[in-house]
Amino acid sequence: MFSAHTHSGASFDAHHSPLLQHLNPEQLAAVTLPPEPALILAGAGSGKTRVLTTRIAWLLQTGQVTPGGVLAVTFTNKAAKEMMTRLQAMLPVNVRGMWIGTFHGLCNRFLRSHFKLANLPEAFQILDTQDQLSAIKRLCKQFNVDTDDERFAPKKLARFIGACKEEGQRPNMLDARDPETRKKIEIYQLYEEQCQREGVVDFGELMLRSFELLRDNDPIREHYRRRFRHILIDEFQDTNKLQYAWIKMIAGLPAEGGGAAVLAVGDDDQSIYAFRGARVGNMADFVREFNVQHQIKLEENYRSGSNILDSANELISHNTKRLGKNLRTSQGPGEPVRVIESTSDFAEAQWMVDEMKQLVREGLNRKEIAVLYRSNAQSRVIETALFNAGVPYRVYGGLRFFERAEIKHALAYLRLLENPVDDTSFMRVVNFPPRGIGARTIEQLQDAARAFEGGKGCSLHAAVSAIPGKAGANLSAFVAKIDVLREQTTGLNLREIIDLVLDHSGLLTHYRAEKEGADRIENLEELVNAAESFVTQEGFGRDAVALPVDEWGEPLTQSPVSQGLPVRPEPVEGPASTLRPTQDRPSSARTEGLAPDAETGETLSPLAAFLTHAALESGDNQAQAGQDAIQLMTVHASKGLEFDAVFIGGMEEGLFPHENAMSDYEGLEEERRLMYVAITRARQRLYLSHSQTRMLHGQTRYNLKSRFFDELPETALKWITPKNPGFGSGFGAGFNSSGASNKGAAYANPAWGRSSLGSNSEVFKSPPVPVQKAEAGHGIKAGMAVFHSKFGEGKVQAIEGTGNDARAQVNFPRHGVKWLALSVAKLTPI
DNA sequence: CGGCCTTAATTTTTT
DNA sequence: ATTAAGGCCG
Repeated sequence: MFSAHTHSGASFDAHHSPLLQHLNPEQLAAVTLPPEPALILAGAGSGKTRVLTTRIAWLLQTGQVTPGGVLAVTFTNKAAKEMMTRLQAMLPVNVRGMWIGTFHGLCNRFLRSHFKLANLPEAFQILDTQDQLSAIKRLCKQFNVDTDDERFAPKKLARFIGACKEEGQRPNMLDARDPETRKKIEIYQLYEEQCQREGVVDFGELMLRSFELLRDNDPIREHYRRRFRHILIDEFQDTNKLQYAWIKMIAGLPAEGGGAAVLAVGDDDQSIYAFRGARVGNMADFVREFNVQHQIKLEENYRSGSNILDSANELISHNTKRLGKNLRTSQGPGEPVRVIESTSDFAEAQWMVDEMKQLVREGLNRKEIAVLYRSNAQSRVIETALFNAGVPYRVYGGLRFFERAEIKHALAYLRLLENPVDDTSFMRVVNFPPRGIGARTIEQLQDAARAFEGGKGCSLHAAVSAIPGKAGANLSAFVAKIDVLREQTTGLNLREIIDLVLDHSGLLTHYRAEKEGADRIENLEELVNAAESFVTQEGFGRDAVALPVDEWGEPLTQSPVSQGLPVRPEPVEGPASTLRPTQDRPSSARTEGLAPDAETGETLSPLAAFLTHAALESGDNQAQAGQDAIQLMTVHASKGLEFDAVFIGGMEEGLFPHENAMSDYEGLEEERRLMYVAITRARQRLYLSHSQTRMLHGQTRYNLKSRFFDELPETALKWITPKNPGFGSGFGAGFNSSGASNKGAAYANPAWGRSSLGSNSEVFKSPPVPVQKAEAGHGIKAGMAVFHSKFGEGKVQAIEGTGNDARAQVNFPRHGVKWLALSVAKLTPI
C-alpha cells in the first residue's frame, strides 16, 4: 500500500542530481515517481512543499516535461508564490510563465484566454464576496424579494448560489420540489442573468465556467489535456467537489485514456475546511478514479520533539475516519507540553504575556512565538495584556487591504472606467463621496433601468438619461464625471490613472475633511504603491517589456533546462465539426487552432489586469509585517506555519471544541483535526491553557476544560497548575463553590506562584481564586457544581432571570449543556 | 438627504 | 461587549 518506491521515469543518472540531495527516502521516492497518478500523504512538517517544488524541478531538469507542460495548483496566493520562489531558486526557469497558481487564478487565466468561447466580455471583472452580496441585495430589491424572510436573506441566497455552483448545478438543472427552493432557483437564475449583463463573475463562476468550457468544448479540453503532462495539487484534502471535477476534466481519467500524471499532495488529518465545502473524500475518490498505484506517506517530521508529536499522534488517533499516518521524529523528546489552568481569561492572557517575556529573555524571537485560538473574539483580551505590557504583537486576520472600504471605493471608480455597465461598482460610488443622489433617486434609476425597452433592461449607467429634474442632473453629472475620467486617463500609465481618479473622484478631498480620514488617505496612497509594484513585478504597464513567451504561451528561457526539449503541445487541428474552436482574440498572427495562453495582461490593459489582481489577491491583512512581534491568529490561519513556541488558549468545552461543532460526530472530528493542526505548529515549546471563566458576548461563561486534554498522552504533559478532574472525569470544576475543600487545597501547591520554567522566577500576578457570582433566592450560582437526579453532576454556566423565571444553564459532561428552570428542576449544590 | 439610533449577530475562511 | 447594518426622524 503505502510504501516508498524509488523508481524513476528517467533513464539517466537522475538520482545524482544535486536537487535530490538531503531528501529522505520517502521524499526522494515522491519526487522521482514515474509519470502516473500518485497520492502523497504528507504529515505536518514533513517537507511537503519541498517535495512538490523539487518534483517539478526534477521533472524539468530531467527533460520529462517542459515548463509549459506543468500545472501546479494551490489554494492560496501565498502558497503559489512560495512554490514559484522555491522553484526559481532551484532552476533558472521563468516561473511566471508557468501555470502555477491558485484554482481561481488559473481559471481566470484560462477564461481570459478563451473569453469568447466562455461567453464573457474581454475585460470581465471579478466579484469578491462583498460585491456578490451587494449584487444579490440589489437584485432582491429590484425583484421585490422579501429579504426579511430569513429563508431569502441575501447571505443565505449567496450561500445557496455558491453551493449550487460548487455542485456544478445551473438553475435550469435544478429541481424545485418546494416553493422555497423554487424561489431560490429563480433568484439564482436572475442573479446569473444580472452578472452576465454586467460582465462580472463571482469566485464560484470562475471555477464553474472553466469546468464547463473544458467539459463542453472537445478541442479545448483535448488541447489542455495534451499540454499538461504533469498536474500537481497542493492541500488536496481541501478541494471541493467542483475543484476535483475540474481536475478530472483537465487531467483526463485513465479510464477515458487520459494521461496526465496527477500528483495529489495532502493530509486528511489536516482537513479543517469542511465547513466551506472541502471534501476529504476526494482523496479516496482520487485513488479509485485515477487508479492510483503509488501512495507515499511522508511521516518524518522535522519540526518538533517527540512530546509534541506524541501528543498530536495520540489526539488524532481518536478520530475514526482516517487514512492512517503517524508522525515520527529523530529529535529527542524535547520540552514537555505544558498545561495551565487560569481563573479567568484575563489571568490567562496575563500568564501568557509573562511567560512570553521570559521566553524572549531566554533568547527567542518574538515572531517565533504565537498565540493560537479557536475564534477571533479571543484575541482581544490577549491583545490588551500584550499592549499593557508593551510587548509588540501582530494580529492576523481581519480586513485585508483590498477589502477596505476606501480601497473598494477607489477600485469601483477604476472598474467603471473599464466597464461602465458594472452596476455593482456604480451603486458603490454613485453617491460616494455624497453628491446629492439619495435612495429615492437610485430607486427611480433602477426602475428606469429595468423598464428599459419594455422590460429588456439596461445598465444603471444607460438609464441615467431617463431620470428628469434635479435628481437626473445629479446623476448625469456623475456619469459625465466618469466618462471624462475615462477620456482623461487613456494613454496614462497605471499610477497616473489612479492618481487622477483618486483626485477627481473626490475621494481624497472627502477623506481629508473626515476626522478619522488620515488612515484612509494613507491606504489610498498605499493603493498607488500597490499599483506601482504590480506594474514592476508583473511586467505590465506602458513601458513594461513583455515577457518572452513563445507562440504557445510557453516561457522562453535561455536556460539549458528547456532547450531542445521535444515535448510541446501540437496546435489543435480544427476538427471538421461544428466544435471547431474560434479564435478568441482578434489580434495577432495566430491564425489557426486555439488561442495560446494569455499571459494575463498581455492583451488586457494594465488597469484591467490590476483590477483582476485586486480581486483575486485581497492582499495582506497584517499590519507592520516584518516586525519582531508576537504572532496572534486563529488556529485556521496558522495552518502551514510553524513557531518556536506556541500558546493555545481557551482549551475549553464549547470553545475548543467549539459548541457549534460538538453536537455531531463529523464536527467533533474536524475540531480534533483543528487541534492537531494547532499542536503541530510548535517547534520547541507548546502551552495549552484553559480558564475557569471567560467573557463571551459580554457575559461570563464557566467552561469545563476541553475533552482534548483527555486525549493527550499523560507522559508528554506537564501540568503547571494542578491537574483537576475535567470533562472525561465525570465533572470538572476547577474549584469548589460550597466551601467544601475538594480541590481547593491544591492551590496551596508550591507549583503555584512559579512559572513552568526552571529558570523563570516570574510570580503569578493572580493566583486562581474561585470566582463566584451570587444570584438571588435559589442559592444556585454561576460556576457552581451541582447535582441533577437525571443528568448527574454538572457545572452551572450561567443564571438568567429571577424568582420563578430563573433558569440555569448547566453543562453536564454526559448530557451536554441544558437550560433548566430552577423552579422546576432540582439542582443540589455539591 | 444625512445623521442618529435601534437591532441583531457574534466559529473557522480563501478566492 | 462590540460592532455593523438598516430604519427613522430632522
